[in-house]
Amino acid sequence: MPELTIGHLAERSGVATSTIRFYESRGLVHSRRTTGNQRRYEQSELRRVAFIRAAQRVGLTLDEVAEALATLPDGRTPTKADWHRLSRAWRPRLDEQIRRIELLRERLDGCIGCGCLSLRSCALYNPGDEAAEHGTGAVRLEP
Amino acid sequence: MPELTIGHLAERSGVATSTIRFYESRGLVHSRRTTGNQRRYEQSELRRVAFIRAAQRVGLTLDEVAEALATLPDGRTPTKADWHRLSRAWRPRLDEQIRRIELLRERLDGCIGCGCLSLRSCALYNPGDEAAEHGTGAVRLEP
DNA sequence: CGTCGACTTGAAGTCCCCTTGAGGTCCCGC
DNA sequence: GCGGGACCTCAAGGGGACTTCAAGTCGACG
Repeated sequence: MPELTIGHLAERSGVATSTIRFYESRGLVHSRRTTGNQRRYEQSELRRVAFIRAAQRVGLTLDEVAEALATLPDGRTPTKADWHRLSRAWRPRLDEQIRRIELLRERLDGCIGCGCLSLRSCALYNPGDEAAEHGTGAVRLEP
Repeated sequence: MPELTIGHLAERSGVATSTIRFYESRGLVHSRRTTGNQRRYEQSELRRVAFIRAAQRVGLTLDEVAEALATLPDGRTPTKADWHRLSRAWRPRLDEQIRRIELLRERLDGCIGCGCLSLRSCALYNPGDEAAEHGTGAVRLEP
């Protein structure tokens, strides 16, 4: 079974057919057409869809995904080395995401201790709201 | 300095004034009006804004935030215990988020090893695309 | 008292990512 | 050959979270 209908691609990639058409309209996946004008997908498109969804979870927009996919060779099916190259770049992003959430969690823990959310300018430690004086984003969660 | 203008609230919370008006239109923050119809915010609104931003980072929608804020007592300024109660619930969500990203990272590592993104049904381990047979979301990143 | 930046409103616009609907065609099993 | 489910296109809708705009008004400082 060398080719997939849009329904099969949808089912096996876990995204809606409407989404696949949408992706295709944005050039993120490709298909050939049957004589009856129906889409047929190569197996390798499955990987593109998987890549797109994974990339979104890493925080890329579809434009960024398109940019990344544009660096794939055209004319041949991407090899594992190709996919490897693309997804390797995500590692630091994921690390960073985890770091940020952990930081938030930590701060939350610290702040739960005092019961407030004002962090740097916590009212318990900073009753006069001193941070206001030096105008630096007193309450901001991210510096 | 008991009250803040929208500009000050914006500056100190790190969000745009337009955002604050938007939040207010959704009932997420409150203000009184001067005789000249300008908004004036109590200091405690700063915490509400901080809460909103933090909640968003935890993955809540504004509707969920509103729901959470609705459980605050009306008639009095929320105490630390009130904020504590609200934000305590985030801890597991954050843990879960971290877990999910770590899982993605792991899978990515594993998959980088083989150069593909098809995970459970990686073509190298599953050349006949066996997963297709038992129709369970062969390529899905999240089961 | 004047100036000028900060403030007001409501509607509309934007960005991202899709989903839905209408109206029609294809194709596969019976 | 036919019925019905899967497919087609294109336009519009939706939701979440804001931002921008126009046409003013307010208010603190000099």
